Amino acid sequence: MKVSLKDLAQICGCSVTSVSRALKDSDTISKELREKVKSKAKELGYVPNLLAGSMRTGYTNTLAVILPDLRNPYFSLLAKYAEEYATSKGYSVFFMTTNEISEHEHDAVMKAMQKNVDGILLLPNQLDTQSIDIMNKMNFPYVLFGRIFDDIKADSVVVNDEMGGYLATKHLIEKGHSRILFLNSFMHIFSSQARFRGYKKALKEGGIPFNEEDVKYISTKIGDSEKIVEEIFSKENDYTAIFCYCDVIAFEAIFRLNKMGYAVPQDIAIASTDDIHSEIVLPIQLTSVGFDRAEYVKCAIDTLINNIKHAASPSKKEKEYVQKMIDVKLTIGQTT
Amino acid sequence: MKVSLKDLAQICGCSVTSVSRALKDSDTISKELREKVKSKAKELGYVPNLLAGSMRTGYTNTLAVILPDLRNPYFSLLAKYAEEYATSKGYSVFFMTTNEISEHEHDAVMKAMQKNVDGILLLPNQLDTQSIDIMNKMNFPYVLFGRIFDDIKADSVVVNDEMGGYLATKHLIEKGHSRILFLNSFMHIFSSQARFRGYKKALKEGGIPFNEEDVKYISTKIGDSEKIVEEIFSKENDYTAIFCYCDVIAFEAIFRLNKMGYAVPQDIAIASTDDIHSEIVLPIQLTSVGFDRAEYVKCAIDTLINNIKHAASPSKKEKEYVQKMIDVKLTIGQTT
DNA sequence: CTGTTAGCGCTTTCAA
DNA sequence: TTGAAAGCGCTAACAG
Repeated sequence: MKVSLKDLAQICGCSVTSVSRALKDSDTISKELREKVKSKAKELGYVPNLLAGSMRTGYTNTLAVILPDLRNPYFSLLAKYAEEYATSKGYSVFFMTTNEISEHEHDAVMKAMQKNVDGILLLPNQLDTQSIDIMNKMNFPYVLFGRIFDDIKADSVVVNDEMGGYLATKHLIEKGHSRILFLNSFMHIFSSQARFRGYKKALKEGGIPFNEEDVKYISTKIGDSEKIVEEIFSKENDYTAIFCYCDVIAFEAIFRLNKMGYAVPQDIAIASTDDIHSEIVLPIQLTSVGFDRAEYVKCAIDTLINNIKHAASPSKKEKEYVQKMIDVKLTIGQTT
Repeated sequence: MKVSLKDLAQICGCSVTSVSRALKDSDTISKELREKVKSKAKELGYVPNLLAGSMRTGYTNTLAVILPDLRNPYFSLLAKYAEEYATSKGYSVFFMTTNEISEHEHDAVMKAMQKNVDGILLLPNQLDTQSIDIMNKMNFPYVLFGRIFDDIKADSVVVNDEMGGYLATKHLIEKGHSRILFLNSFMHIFSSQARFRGYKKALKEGGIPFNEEDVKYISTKIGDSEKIVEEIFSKENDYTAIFCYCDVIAFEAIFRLNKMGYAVPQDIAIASTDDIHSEIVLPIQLTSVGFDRAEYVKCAIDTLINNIKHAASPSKKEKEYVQKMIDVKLTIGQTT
């Protein structure tokens, strides 16, 4: 049932090499042989074994994209663009998820390397640098995206999260809010730190004092946002606005606030980050900071592909690290 | 930099075979050698080349999951569960998307086969059966999920979409609606046909006459739902409810209706299918028909894995086709 | 224009 | 308990 080059060679009465070349339309093979081989190949349903080829060439034309999860539309949209762009560049992609668990990240990186992917696009947990250390030690092509470390030099593509935090908070302040709750994510994550800086900067510019108690650190897992909103707003408080780390946190916050009898934005205004609505129209459009996701992913993958090519090249002694940051922009929706 | 079994053999002063066996903890290798090999492997950062192994064994422990797209949360949630369950079963997964384009589906299937995946989980476009014909011809292990054909025998796992259409429509009728617009997807798709049947059945039971003009056929691409809602509700009409093919269509419908000044559910009630809210809490909870997604995907992958195992086994002459259907249940939200 | 040879890194007989 | 040899399917280097 399975046809190999060898079979074709036998049938066409030529060598395996000639068959290989004929199928690649090499000029060094006569038109006739080329036609004959190709027609036989089609007739017999020949399916090239790309893995066998990659054993020789050293390239699998496969990438691994490692993300926290595929539940959050923010990440699945990244996955969408990664799949589409990588495919257009001739790569297949393994998606692997970490659920923000160190061990999973490590396993994913190892598995990717064991399966000989040409490169890894990693959105790291930032709980440790174990998996990154491994890739460095192995001199394995990779690009960090979305999150970077202060003390690790690597090719990276991130979003201007500080600007995001700043723009969202500033917008709330301009709308007249001075008591702004910040539902942030955990501070070991790059984006949380950056948005935190942006939030503080906007407060400062607006002449609003910063209170550590106005910032809460929660996960983006289902239910966490609802829970903290329930907790805070069932007690006495004077918040009139919330800046949410990301849309899924904002979604839950709004859902819970509504359930509790608060109107958004009349009672509580909400601004956040991700602008998922620009790609998945939802019943309510959030005021949210977005960016060009297609461009972001394209940039990351281009960097990775470059990296893969350069890994083979000679002059990789003193490499210059690529460190890109994507611009953001605020879209005003119905929640402020 | 890269360490192979050969390198380890040289270092440990034994054969490649012994190294291979030692790393697999084979009983046929002395405890000492095993320990020595394993410690050297760790020390030198040995990364097994799984592809090389699979050339011999014939198995890559890799699956391909082919979906329409990763934008629609419905599909990305399937991707999430597929990735998680496949990983737990020791498989890596290639995700490929078709955007409901025949050629893309064909390319995806071919690429998957060329990369020697052990099996393919396919959510087919249903525009043609080209890619399925190829897999059949090649006797390649696959499972159809989400959508099946009347005239094609294959292992499959689908959702009880007819029941979904029935439950949603029936609920609207029980809420007192008799003029129900149905924003369906295209009728070449299994789910559209099935939900259509369910819709009609519920109407009939409710003693409501069926009008062909009450059913619109649209894509789930961004903007299509908004457009048709705009068209219909800017003209004279007597609809008091909409049954949407899926949540993303419903989301857009609600967004557009609100923009046009209609209140949901006061002016127009909305019911749909997918129940995305059960996994991604959104600002508004739709009345929607859902099902156990984790179980659904698990079932599909288990069937596929079984298929892979049986493809190798002898008695595959007269195979019984596995055809499963997952139960659905209506969740009442805030839109009816 | 075509073929021979070698080998990618592993596993799997078969032998010792 | 260990090893030698063969080979998975392909491509690349070299030869003619």
